[in-house]
Amino acid sequence: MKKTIYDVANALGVAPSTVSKALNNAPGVSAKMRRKVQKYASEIRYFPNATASKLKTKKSYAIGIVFSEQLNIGLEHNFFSRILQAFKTYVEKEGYEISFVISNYAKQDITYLEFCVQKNISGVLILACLPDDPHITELINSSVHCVSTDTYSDNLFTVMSDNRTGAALAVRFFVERGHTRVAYISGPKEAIACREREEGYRNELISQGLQVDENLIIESKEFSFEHGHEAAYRFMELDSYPSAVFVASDEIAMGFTKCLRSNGLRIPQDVQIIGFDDIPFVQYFEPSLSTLRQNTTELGVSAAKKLIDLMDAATEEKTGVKYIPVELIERESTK
Amino acid sequence: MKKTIYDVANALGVAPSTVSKALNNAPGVSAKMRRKVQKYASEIRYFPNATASKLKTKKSYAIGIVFSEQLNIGLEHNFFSRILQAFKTYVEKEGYEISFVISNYAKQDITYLEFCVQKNISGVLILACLPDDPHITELINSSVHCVSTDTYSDNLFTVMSDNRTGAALAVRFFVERGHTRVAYISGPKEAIACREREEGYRNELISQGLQVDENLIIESKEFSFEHGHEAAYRFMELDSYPSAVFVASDEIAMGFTKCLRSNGLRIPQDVQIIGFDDIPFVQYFEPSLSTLRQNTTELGVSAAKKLIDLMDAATEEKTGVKYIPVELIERESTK
DNA sequence: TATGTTTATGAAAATGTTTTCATAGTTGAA
DNA sequence: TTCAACTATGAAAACATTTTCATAAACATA
Repeated sequence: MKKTIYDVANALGVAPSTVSKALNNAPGVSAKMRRKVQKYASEIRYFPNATASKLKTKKSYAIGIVFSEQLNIGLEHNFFSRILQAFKTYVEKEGYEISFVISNYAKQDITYLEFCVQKNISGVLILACLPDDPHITELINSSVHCVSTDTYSDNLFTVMSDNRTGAALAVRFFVERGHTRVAYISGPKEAIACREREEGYRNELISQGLQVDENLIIESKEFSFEHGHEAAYRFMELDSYPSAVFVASDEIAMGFTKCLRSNGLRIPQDVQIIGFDDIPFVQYFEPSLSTLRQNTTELGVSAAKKLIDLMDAATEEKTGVKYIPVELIERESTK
Repeated sequence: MKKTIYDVANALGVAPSTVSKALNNAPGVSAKMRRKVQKYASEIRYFPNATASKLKTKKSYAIGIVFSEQLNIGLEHNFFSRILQAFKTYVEKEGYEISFVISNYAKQDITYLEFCVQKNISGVLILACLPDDPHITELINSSVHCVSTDTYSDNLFTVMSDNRTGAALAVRFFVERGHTRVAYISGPKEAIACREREEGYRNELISQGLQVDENLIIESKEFSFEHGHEAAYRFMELDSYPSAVFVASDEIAMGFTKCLRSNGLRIPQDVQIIGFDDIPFVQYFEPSLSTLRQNTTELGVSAAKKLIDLMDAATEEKTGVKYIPVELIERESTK
């Protein structure tokens, strides 16, 4: 049942060390022997025990995923689960396996870093975290290779949507169609992504020769439908409604839109709206929502590639940012 | 930096075996010594190397997740990712860690079972699989403990929503409000869940003294918005529309509803609709959708509990089914 | 052919635990 | 006090690999 390296060594009349070298493509075995060993091993479907190998080499094909527990954004959040899916698919194809990094192991509290060293995890993806979590900082500054999506930190490579350009795209779209007052509904300003989107919004307004009116910038405290609803009320308190609104997230945008509509405003005739993310549902929303599509596949794959390069020592650049373009998708809310 | 059992043994002037016993609450150490060791170990934050321990004991706190690659339902499917989230949270609290079981490791094709033995994974959750996948069967019949959600198989414990009762709830709701013709839009009939829902639908109609009209059962070939759309066309070809429709999934229901509306039918005035799942978005859909809520938390947690019991040898029952109740949520589509 | 050099192989050590077993120490009964 | 019966401790083996190093074999050079 359970096959060890001895089974193949004995069967072939060679030493286990020879088998090991042959299988790992290590030098020190003749080509003939290597072929012979590999052939036999695959015949009997021998796979080296990963645990033993990990113990000896300290190198593992294990990649960890860390979700900060502070923000309780988990797997059920579509944006992150799509990134994760893309990441997972890519690294698994490359022969890595992934597991979740946790801060409670065998019923003891444990640091992310401690978990990684204990488990011989040599690379992690930091998926949805606040950069100032001290446990994250500890991890980043350790010998464990890290990449992140959607947060910056010194000492860390990040891949992230090009939020500034995306926001600019939305503003330009509106301005070119004659709108002169464009509101921005921000998400929580702690989120870097929201700040970048705001920056892009402001800069593009100026580039287009318009003024930034601070009254037209409304913060929604959370990325949720309900908070979008609430933002809509503040929007409607403005003296006269702007005819165009750029919203920092689709969920907020949907709540915002629904509220406007139930107060008698027509979308897009009275107010045009562009969201951000392109979560699958916005196309079934009424009206279907124009939005800036984040390329979650590319986000996940880029993070995966970078992390593998780092782990393979194929690159020395431990820091930096890769921006992934976003794309404006036009739907009914801006028709 | 890296602390081993020797560090604590030497510091305390005892043998590593003593430390091991003390830390694992194994017999053969005095209470005094146990306290002393535990105190010191936690002071210097020593955590036993999981790899070494796993190698020796063969027992691991590792739980695997298997998604069949055939159905390419992955993490991005909200229903499964919510189950997984609940499962993950529970098992991690119990001190287990999870990783994904894959059929390609270190660039070699490998069976799910081979992966598990190689990695010392002693329990798996089978999340979204066809029961007749031979690799799954091999796994189920091995010594690896398995539980599944949403599929049956001999030799396997399954936790699953009470689809029959759920369907009956929907039918009864309609009949009690005077509807005499209730259509059923099924999902793909390969899915057991759909067949169970159909069964519940048929039985309840009969219990209510109504006839089952085969023309009112329409199959949507996939769990998608688009296929729901398509099912709506077939629905509209019926001589006269039933005034009530039970749909096997929210995604299908939304596609179905949108299509009906764009053909001039009013929901709920002309046709009332109940979906299945209660994915978060249906409340923002227009009209918001009545549906049968699947308790994904309970689904995940029940699977987790059962699996842990199996792994701890706390139970011998390897097979069986646990049904989780579903709940009818009324919204605008049936008002 | 003799000598030096490279190459292939295997024996043994090492990885960090847990477990078994022998031994020393302690306790309790006679 | 003596002997039996536990109990606490530690030494060593075991888990399945990889790696180092010594040695034997093959090869090349003079």
